[in-house]
Amino acid sequence: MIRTRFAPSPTGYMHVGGMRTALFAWLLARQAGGQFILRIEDTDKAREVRGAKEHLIKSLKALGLNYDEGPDNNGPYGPYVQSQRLNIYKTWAQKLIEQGRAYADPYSEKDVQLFREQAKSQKKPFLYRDNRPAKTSTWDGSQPLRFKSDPKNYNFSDAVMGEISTGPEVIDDFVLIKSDGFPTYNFAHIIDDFEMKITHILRGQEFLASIPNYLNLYEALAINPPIIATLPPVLGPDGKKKLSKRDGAKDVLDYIKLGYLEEALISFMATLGWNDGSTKEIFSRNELIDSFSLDRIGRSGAKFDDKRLNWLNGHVIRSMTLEELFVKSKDFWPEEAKSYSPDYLKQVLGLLQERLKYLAEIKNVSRLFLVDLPINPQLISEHKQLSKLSSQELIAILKQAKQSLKDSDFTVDDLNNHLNKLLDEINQKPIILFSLIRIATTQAPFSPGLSDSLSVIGKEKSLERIDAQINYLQKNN
RNA sequence: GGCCCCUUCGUCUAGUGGUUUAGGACGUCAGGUUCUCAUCCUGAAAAUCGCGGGUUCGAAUCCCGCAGGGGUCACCA
Repeated sequence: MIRTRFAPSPTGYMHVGGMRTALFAWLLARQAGGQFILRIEDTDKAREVRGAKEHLIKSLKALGLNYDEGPDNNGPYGPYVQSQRLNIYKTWAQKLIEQGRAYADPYSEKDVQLFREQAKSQKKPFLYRDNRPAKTSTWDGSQPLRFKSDPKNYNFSDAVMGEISTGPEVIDDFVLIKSDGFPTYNFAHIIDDFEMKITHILRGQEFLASIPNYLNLYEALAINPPIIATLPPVLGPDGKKKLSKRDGAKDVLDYIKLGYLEEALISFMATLGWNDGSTKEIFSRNELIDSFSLDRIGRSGAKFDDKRLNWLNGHVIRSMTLEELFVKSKDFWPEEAKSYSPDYLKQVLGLLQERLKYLAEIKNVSRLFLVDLPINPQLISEHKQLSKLSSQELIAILKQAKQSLKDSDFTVDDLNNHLNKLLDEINQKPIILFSLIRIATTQAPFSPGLSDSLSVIGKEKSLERIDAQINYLQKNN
């Protein structure tokens, strides 16, 4: 039975890098019919951010990464919040103390800082155990409790990174329990993963260097380590640095708010470091569950490319039925949409569908169908063909157009017929006629195709707008 | 600085000794689709596979060295 977990600390929002870790863990569990667990690692009270836990949960849910056990979904191995498990860590710590594998750290933070500076000035890596006290008093909980390590070589296998060998120089006496009574990540996650029967740990590469230390602790605890998979970093779009909140990595919920769809987001994140070996570019949730595997995750970092995300999202938008898209678009319409029927909005959406990158664009591009935009003279004055014509000529064309359109029933086919006939009659290039009508009826620099737009705008409104343009041209002649 | 990891078109990547004149996708550019924007279609440019040695009949693929990048060396995770 496979059990994976996502174990964030509630110190902020969740960006694409963290979400990808969660996604991979979720996929691994789902494809095996196992369980996916959410555990909140809130052992650093100073860095904890209020509301972050709820935000994390919301983000997970927004992408459909449902968990079988978690803080708000208790299971057999709870609680799933580390600050509620302090007694569990104390019990395990006690075992280590009794075995002589943990001891009270007699030094102050200042002392340790001094050791660290000493090591630095000698250009040596800092190793606490170089200063390990000869004898220590019993741990009363007011001092940090340190692990008494047993430095040695390790050859271990990481499910993604492969075989890794390290020497004893990376093993140290790290802190198990801080002087505030909370365990460190290094200790707590090992206990929790064991107690919660986690089979696979997926996490970022910032922990790779610590694995030998964990192995050392697993041995002292007589715990069989789970399978460990270290994921390559997701890099920021510009630099070579890891994607981080500091460098403006976006909150995953921001993408949701902009109308990026969960399928696009998931497909995008999954292919940041993973692929199935084929030329397939877009994966549905179920396809991912079927084809995901740890051994096809790459080892090198992947840069975050929002161009690709935009393309993917547009692709997903276009592949939906109008009905599906309409449901998803619900929260993205401008205020003015309220006075229109769902049927009308659907017609508009049908025209927008093929040009949306994300749903938040609906707000602006739908306006010409919902309100009469003010006349924008620049649309004509800056038009390379129309700017050559006099106002009289423009007015003449518009009047003829109006005359012709009066007889149309405003279905797309009939509009096309009338427009073509008109083109023959007035002896103008298509670009002149069509551009002029399009500008008069939309007042927008760009819009969906002319007949399509006219058909949706409707006969009455279209003729009104043409009149308005004529009036404007006459007045400002 | 020590240790560990990484290195194929601008980007995401395929590739596990010969089917590779290194394939796909995003992006870019050009053309087509009676009007704009987009979609869609067609096409193009784009990686001497980080560099240098080896092994081999043959290497992006194996070995060694080097360089560059990243991570780590917290009473943070």
